[in-house]
Amino acid sequence: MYEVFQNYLNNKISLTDEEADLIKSVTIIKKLRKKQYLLQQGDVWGYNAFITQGCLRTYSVDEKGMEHVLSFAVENWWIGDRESLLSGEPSRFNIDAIEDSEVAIIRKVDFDRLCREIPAFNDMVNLILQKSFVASQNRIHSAISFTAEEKYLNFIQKYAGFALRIPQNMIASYLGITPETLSRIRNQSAKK
Amino acid sequence: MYEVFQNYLNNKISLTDEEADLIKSVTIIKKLRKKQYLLQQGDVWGYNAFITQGCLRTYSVDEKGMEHVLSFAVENWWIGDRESLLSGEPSRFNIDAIEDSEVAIIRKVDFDRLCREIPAFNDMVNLILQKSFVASQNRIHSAISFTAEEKYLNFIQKYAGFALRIPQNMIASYLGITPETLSRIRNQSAKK
DNA sequence: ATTATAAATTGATATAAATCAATTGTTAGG
DNA sequence: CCTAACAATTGATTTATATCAATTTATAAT
Repeated sequence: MYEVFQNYLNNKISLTDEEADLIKSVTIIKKLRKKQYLLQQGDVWGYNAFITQGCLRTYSVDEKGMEHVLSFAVENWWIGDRESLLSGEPSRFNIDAIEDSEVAIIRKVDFDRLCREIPAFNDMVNLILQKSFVASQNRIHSAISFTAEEKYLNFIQKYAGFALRIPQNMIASYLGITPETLSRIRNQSAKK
Repeated sequence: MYEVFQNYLNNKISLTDEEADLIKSVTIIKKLRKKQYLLQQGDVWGYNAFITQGCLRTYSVDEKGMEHVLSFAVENWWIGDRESLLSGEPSRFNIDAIEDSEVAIIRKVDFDRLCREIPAFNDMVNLILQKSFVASQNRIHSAISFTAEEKYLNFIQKYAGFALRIPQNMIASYLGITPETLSRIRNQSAKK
């Protein structure tokens, strides 16, 4: 499924054949079965990963064993732990597959090289980072401003494309509410 | 107070005299009195702003007139609305001064030029963006995982350097709790 | 200094959401 | 296909936090 990544790149930027080849040469395709880890708490994350198929989540597990979902990502999204990537420290997060999935991963050194040698690639990456930042600002805004119901409706609207692929308990965790509360909200909202 | 910005730059990167001059030539120093807006909801944000002195906040105002604080920033921090900057759309946020302050602002076109012409500057900006993203991820984690008290303690610890400069009602807003709740938490915590 | 204005505190009460517990529904593996 | 494990629902209850209201304290303006 490298084509998915290729299409994504072609859509965003124009590359010479050599550049496209260079990217391909450092990209590793990895299949993940449902529930399989891409990253485990305590390991260092040294890649950039692009999802070519499936659906993944990033989450932490606290002392009480509770999971807190930080993000979901599907085909054509990037995923990883930027904190660990940046610091070289062990990650506080887990990333695993919600469905059977496939990712295109690029090692940090290779990725840095791509950024250095292919200006358009660098620009693309930078733009993604900026958009990610904006998205996380919006998520913070939702978390501090909205009621549970508003958070849910906001989520459904924003992730309309794949909200149905995600189990409710994970959505609840993402929103910072309990599965029971989410279930009740869904019932109520349906009645309106 | 351009020196504050200059020192910051010298600390982060090394610049030739020409580069330093170029940066200085496009930097506009602006003083802000307490409560003065740097950006108002509905206006387009077209700058990058570095704080040389004082303390500012970014916040939204909802239909009910409630304020929701998205971020605080003090000397040696950057501030702005990246969403508006990126999209060119009117901002949903306000930025104003919590204290009499001073900012060094650079217009978008000039800033882009600095990034293009001074590689070290570009790298620095990129690193800041990455760290900002990591910080916002951590904030999300706190918002969805912690109780009101934990959020507050976490805030105090993270912003130890300037937490005392910020009025409590704004801290409460930042944490997504009411000022009354924050006041009670502080009383209780103090007793322990 | 003195007043006006806003911020913080405190108490009483209401409410949203969490927790606990039981039941039903769904999915995946043998 | 059948059962085990898990996910979602529903109800009863508790708890954390919000809301409303009054008072005290702090800050700013004249």
